[in-house]
Amino acid sequence: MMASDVWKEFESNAISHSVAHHLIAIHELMGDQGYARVSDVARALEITRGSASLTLKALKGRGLVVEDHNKFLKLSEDGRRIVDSILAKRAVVRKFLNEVLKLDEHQAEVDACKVEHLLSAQTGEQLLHFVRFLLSDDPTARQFLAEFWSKLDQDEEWQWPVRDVDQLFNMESR
Amino acid sequence: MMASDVWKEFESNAISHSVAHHLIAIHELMGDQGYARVSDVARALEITRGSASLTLKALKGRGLVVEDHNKFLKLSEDGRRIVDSILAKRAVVRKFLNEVLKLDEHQAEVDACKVEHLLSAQTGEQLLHFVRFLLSDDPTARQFLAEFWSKLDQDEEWQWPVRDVDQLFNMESR
DNA sequence: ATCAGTTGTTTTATTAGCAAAACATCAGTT
DNA sequence: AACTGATGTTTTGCTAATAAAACAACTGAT
Repeated sequence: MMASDVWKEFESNAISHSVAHHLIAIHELMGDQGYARVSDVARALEITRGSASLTLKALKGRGLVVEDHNKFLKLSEDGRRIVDSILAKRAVVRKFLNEVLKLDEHQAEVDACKVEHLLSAQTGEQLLHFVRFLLSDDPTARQFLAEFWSKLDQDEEWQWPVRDVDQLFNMESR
Repeated sequence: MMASDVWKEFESNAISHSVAHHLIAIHELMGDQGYARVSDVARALEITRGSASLTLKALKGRGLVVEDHNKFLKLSEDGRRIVDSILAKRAVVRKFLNEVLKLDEHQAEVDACKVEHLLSAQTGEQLLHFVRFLLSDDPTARQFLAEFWSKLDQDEEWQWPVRDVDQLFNMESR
């Protein structure tokens, strides 16, 4: 339980928040206007062209972005796969936060955005199965959600933030 | 849905991953050995004393860490509150990933560690209510989990990573 | 053809977070 | 007293990600 091993795995994350959004910007620009140049990415992310130019140069070097004969950008296969996996996680997390936990859309969007590129593929996949079943027509799922939501309306107070983590679930001290 | 508004809120995060773990290290060291000095924090995080010294100086400046007359560190009230909220979120997320989604402990620990300091207080609180009810004795919850897990064993394949995000849940294109 | 606007790049600087190395201080041997 | 080791700080340098500003190249209008 000593955190020393775990917490450093954070940096080993190949895809930073910034890189994730550069890639996503290219993807969305391709969908919206059919092409994506450095300036378009910079505008979409609200950063300067210079910054975008440097980051995107690095991404070309990593083989995630490829450049047209006329400076037009495109995602490589690898880049596309990364974007797909990130957007899928974002969609799942957003849906869970908004439609299950009943957080407002903006909060769900913000939290999903912060988290999307950090979740492992396995977590994303399992969460997808879970949310899919939870929001399906299955009567057990429906009943469960109904009971949960009614309980939510009842409680609506209690402890948070929490003082003693180990008592959150009446856990043993392990 | 244009991400421009949302994604920049990331940086507005007062508590970085690094800062979070410096604070948590102090908290755990206090519990484990009764005191926490710069060197103890550095050892716990496996960084140099110099790096820890600089970061902790900044945290003193922000009023999250206070210093003994003999260089002994302690969390301020604010620092303690931050640690409490982060550890609570970590515990909830870890439990959800491990005991509900059935991810192995290490994966659950790593993902929780990456995410703990990024989730809003509301998300943490709602998730706590959800997981608590989900893992309670309530017969509906038990039945729901049983059905979900049996379905998990059945499926165990299907699409991931996903090509078309909008079809993850048969969503409308909105 | 010139002038204005857009585009892409480069250079310089900043910030957060780290390492490495030099340094000073202090405690405990011997 | 001198040596050893642990501690805390400072300085220098590194990388990622940004801004700001200067610059070159192209585009389009008149």
